[in-house]
Amino acid sequence: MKRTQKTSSRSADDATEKGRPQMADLARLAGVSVATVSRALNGSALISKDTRERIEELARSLNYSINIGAKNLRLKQNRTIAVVIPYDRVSRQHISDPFFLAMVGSLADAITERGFDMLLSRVDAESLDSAADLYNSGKAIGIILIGQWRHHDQLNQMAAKRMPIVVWGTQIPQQLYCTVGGDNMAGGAMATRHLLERGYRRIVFIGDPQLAEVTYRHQGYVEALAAYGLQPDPQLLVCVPFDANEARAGINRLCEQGVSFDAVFACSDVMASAASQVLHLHGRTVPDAVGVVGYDDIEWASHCNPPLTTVRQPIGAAGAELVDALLCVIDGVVVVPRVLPVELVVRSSTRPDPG
Amino acid sequence: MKRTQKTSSRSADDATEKGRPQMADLARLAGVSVATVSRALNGSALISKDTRERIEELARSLNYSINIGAKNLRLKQNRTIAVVIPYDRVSRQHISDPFFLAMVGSLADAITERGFDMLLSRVDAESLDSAADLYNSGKAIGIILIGQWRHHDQLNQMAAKRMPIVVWGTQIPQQLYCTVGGDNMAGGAMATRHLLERGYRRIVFIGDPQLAEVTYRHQGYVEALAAYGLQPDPQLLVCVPFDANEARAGINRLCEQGVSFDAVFACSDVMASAASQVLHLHGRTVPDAVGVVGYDDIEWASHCNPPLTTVRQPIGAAGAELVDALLCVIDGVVVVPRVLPVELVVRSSTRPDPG
DNA sequence: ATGAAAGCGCTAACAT
DNA sequence: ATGTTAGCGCTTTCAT
Repeated sequence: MKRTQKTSSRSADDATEKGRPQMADLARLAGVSVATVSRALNGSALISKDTRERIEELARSLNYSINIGAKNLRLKQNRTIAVVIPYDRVSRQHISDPFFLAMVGSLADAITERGFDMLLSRVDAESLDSAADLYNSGKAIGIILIGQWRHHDQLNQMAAKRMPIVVWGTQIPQQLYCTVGGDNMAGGAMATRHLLERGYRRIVFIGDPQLAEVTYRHQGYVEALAAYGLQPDPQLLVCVPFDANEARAGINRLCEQGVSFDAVFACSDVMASAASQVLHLHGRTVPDAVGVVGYDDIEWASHCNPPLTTVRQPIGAAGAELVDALLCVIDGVVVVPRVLPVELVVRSSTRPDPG
Repeated sequence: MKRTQKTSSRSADDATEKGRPQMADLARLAGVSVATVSRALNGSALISKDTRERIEELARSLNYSINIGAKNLRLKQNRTIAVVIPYDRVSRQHISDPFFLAMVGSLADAITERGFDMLLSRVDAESLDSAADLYNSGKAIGIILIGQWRHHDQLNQMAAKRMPIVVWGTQIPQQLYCTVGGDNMAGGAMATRHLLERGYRRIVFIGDPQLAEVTYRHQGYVEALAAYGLQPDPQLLVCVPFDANEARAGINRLCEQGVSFDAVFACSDVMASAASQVLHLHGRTVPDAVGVVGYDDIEWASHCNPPLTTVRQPIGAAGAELVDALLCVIDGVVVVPRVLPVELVVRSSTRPDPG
């Protein structure tokens, strides 16, 4: 059967032809077998130094690089990690939030550093199965999912099918998958406590407590208030997804309704910054009339005007942690969810310590 | 030779075992040959509707998904596009600039939309060959490079080797590779003209004209000045790479040296925002004392305080254009460099029209 | 309409 | 130290 005309017609000078050279070419040119070439290129001890060097030299001169696909197939291995960013149709959360983008950057670094390739894909969160496909089809050996949103159950199902998956998010009781995330409760508490310490009392909370991570931030908020003998006022809850416009609208509504407040704690810097802007338009100065605290500490938080007091999430470390966790999961090691420390960064969107 | 114990031991209920099912499993379970399964799953007209449906059903119930690697090897095809972000050791430009990150997001969308996978990697710009490897090893069918930096020659060499590559950047005489980029000359000119129209006269330029894109923006700047009968003052050139801190330091120096200026045109919003901040510290108000114009129109430009007047680059469209261009190059179609229109977005960092 | 068998580019067990 | 050969999971020609 000679369907393989192309191959069978490969002549001696073939390597210089259009197609990239392959082992067979090197073998022919070096006058050895393909096996020898394979071994030489893989640094097998079986090959004489002489032969190896000759082959290596040849490979270099032909600009040969091994066909990873074939190698992977043969070895049933794979060095690709899929990073998935679900976008939520409902909340219309898009990939554009700088926090997520920064996370992608951090992951790119961490994955590259460990000698893996990173496959980035966006998937409709309503059909996370298509993320599963990345694994099932052998495109990747594991999946890192950024944000757990409302998809706890789907994630549990995937994990139940022994899919190697790690999620940036928060630990939820009875979860089967591994999460890595910031300490949301502590973050919510330290932001709120800071505002209280600076003399603010009526603190607006911006965020959707239905989202797992926000749940805990809100809990921290409530606890910090309680420590000051305060009750959370439902009027002060602006329940919106991570979105600048929604946050803007929310604060705007509050102002127009004449709800009294003297501080804002937003669950992302993007929303905090948006809030800050709206307040400005209403003639309420930050930090004097209203104190503002954000979340994430994305780069621009320090470039804002005024620079944002915020809860820093360790984005740089997060990438590394996620990848390490995933590699453990792949190795079958049980990994307990990891909670990364967060840190309050005090800038100028809250007024100086009165004490 | 029974090295393949695992395989040969695959029993009838094998598909439920740990390993993911493959065509052989479906074939056995359906009582047909692998060839039939393959054809059925690929919708071949040769297969009777009956058989096809039976096999499709089986595949679904077993949660089968085809091994892409094997398919690609056999078909010598591939649906992966590599996106490369070089980082420049010299300028220390990192992946963190929101503009690049936004571009990654845009590319992810465009690539996904066309049914391809996106491989994201960071490479040391000094050794762009490692980017070439992505293609040579068959990991990807083509490369999209974000930013041409100082690597014109290397890129030309890669293109000369018939590597499918498209670069986000600017057209340079005698380039062998295809570029897609904003209209930098027009952008530089419209930013400068705007400042002049608003009554500013001594305009600082922040950016490194050695970088191809900046070269043209600076040229536009010079031309716009000339149209007003002005000469560019070398004192007003802050020659720094795309970096907030460098920009900050640059403006700071100018202030301390007492160089007189009443406006700033920065080659990125990040730098513009940084400049704005430093000016604030020096007690110079934006836009009254100093007008500021940025570049890119990243999301936060509108959330800044004051919101930034800037030159919008069509980030959303850019992703699609880059991918389309690459697919053309891959098809062997000659693609002329594409220049995307840019647009001035007037906000509050420049004072109102006096006219 | 279906099956047998070859082969995509590579590795490794088994020769020698 | 090197060659021979089978096979990774799939598609397709050729035969039936």
